[in-house]
Amino acid sequence: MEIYTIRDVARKAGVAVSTVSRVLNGRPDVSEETRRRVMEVVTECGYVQNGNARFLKHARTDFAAIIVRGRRSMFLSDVAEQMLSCAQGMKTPFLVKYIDEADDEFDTLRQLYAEKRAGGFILLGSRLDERSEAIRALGVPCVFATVDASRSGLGNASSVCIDDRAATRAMMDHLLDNGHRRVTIFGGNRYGDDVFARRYQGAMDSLHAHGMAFDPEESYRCLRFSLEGAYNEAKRYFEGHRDVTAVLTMSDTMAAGVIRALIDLGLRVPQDVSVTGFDGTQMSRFYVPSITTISQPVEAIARESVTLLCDMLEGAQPRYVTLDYTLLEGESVGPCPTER
Amino acid sequence: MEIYTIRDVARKAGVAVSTVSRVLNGRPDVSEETRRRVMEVVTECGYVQNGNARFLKHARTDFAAIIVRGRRSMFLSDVAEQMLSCAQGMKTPFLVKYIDEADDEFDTLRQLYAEKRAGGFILLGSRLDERSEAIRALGVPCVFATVDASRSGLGNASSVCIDDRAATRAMMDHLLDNGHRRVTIFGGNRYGDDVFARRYQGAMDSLHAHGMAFDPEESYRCLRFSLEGAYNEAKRYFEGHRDVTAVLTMSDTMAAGVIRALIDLGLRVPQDVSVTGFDGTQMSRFYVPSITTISQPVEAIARESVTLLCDMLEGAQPRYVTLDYTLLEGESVGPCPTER
DNA sequence: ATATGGATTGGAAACGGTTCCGGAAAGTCG
DNA sequence: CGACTTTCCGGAACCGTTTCCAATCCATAT
Repeated sequence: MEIYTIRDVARKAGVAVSTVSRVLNGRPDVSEETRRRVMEVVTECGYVQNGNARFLKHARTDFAAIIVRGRRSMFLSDVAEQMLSCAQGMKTPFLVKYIDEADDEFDTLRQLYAEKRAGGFILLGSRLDERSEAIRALGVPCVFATVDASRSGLGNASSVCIDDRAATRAMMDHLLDNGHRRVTIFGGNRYGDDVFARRYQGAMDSLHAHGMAFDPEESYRCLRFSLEGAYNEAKRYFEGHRDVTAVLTMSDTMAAGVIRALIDLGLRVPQDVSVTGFDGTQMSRFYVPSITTISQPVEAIARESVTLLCDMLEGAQPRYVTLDYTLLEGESVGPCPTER
Repeated sequence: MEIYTIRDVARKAGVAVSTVSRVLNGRPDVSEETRRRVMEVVTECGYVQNGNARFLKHARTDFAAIIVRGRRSMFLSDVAEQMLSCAQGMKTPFLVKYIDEADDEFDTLRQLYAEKRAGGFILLGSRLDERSEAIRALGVPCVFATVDASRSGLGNASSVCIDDRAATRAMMDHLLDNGHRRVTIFGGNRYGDDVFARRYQGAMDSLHAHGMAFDPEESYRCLRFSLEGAYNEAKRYFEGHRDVTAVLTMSDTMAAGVIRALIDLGLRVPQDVSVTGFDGTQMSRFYVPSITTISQPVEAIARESVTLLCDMLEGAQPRYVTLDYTLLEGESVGPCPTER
């Protein structure tokens, strides 16, 4: 198959290269007659613009990158996928870059900025700490997804998330309403991870409202948002904490790991121990038992993030969007067992 | 942050642009002295090559795309992720493009070929039918992953896969060895999908070897490799087929859907019905019950695909790699119940 | 000493677009 | 009817690299 250049098209249409370019970019200063003739040739020979050449010219390209921190998170990759879907429709192309939790997302960002001349970024599952100053320095539009950047003070960063604190509070309320009094929290250990911090705060809000104390040192496990991690940690933890009747985790994946560990220890869910998840992934509905969780609006998060970034690429001011969550009841939570 | 060009570097180092380029590309014809001086400036001012300009120059770039057909497949996205990891080390950059099963991967390929000048492709979860002729026409190196292209007759296509037929035969043998005689098969409905065809053949091999007949019209369900799809179909199917004691599915995801459906119907797995998966995803280990499955070597598939493509980009002939699988026993398969 | 040749290096032409600038044609207006 | 706008289009410079070709330098062979 032949690959045509803009010059080929120009020649075939009997016009100048610049005219073809104008037609292709929808500039107004082209006569209808010419536009038609050019488009005819374009479709006829299946001409496609060379992205490299196009973006070479633009100093800062209208091309965006999604950086997903946490390869293994089902929720995050779901969101990333959705973003890609949304991006299909937009005129600015998107690419996704998955990095490990151990990697630095701002180095990645800088790299993509310089090497590919990405003009905007969506940071998915990113932490927000002193290192994020880097994006202020670059001055490139960014959207933090699933993280609240409203108090970051960054002039060029939007964010899209749910109210993690309220959601976790609701979840803890749900457990306490079921009579549970010995609850443990399985969270993440990402330093500076304010998603974790806010969810933790939410749990505390609930406990305090119920007049309960909570010793953080004793009771929340630090581990990654991962399946094996949660499994191993839960197995170890429950060896010595048989009095705990409920586990609040910060992802459905962790919940699944915890449930599997409990079952392997001969405990029943929810008869002996209740477990809650977070995110509302598809798996939470189909797991056995299905997992009580906070459903995050994946599609909305993706859509908002993409449109927000596109708006910013066209000069809009940053905005901070908070979306609604839903507490989705499953089979993994039951009333507190009176005795075991 | 400033962005430097190769000219800036050349000026600072007091050499010509072409010399800097040579250093950057590791050409041999540069004196050690010059190389050192240039590299000094490069690291000092954090220069990064502009990918667009770089690839603009190469008529056919040494840049590759992974096209994943089937957004929702956990297995496929795992493989894609692994490919990306492997690709990190290689000098040719990779990008991933997820498309729907409904979309045409060859249109996507053509698009990437023309617009981004991708010089090679990995097709993941792609079908292999008359449409794949398109890649012969383009003459661009391709690797089919999880599909056997050895009999495709395409001169520029490699493939990496396991022996699906043998694996499925082993799985069916496993069920029959457990005494099951009424088995149904839940497969995909992708027309021209020879992964399905080969697995189906494998199941038939086993049945025939055991002297059993199988009516395809009656007994295999056509549906997508999806969770909800399998769930809905299984629920419908088992309403009227209570005599079936085992289900052989073609993905772990489907197996999970089927199991959940059976439980919702009041049937126990594996006491009443045994279910098998395929792929050996992480979830199959942590599901309750854990799923007996065929473990595909994700990492090896990814690594082989990437290296194969890179080799082909450097002129190597296509190769057809078959990798080993493992039958992973879980809790989802038990002996055939004598009566219900 | 002179031709030969390898090792380095610099200069300049691409690569395929976009965009600025200026000119021609056509329309407007006093 | 001439001056002035407006509309539309062509020419050419430029984006940041790579690469070909030529030039320089110095060592070696003759």
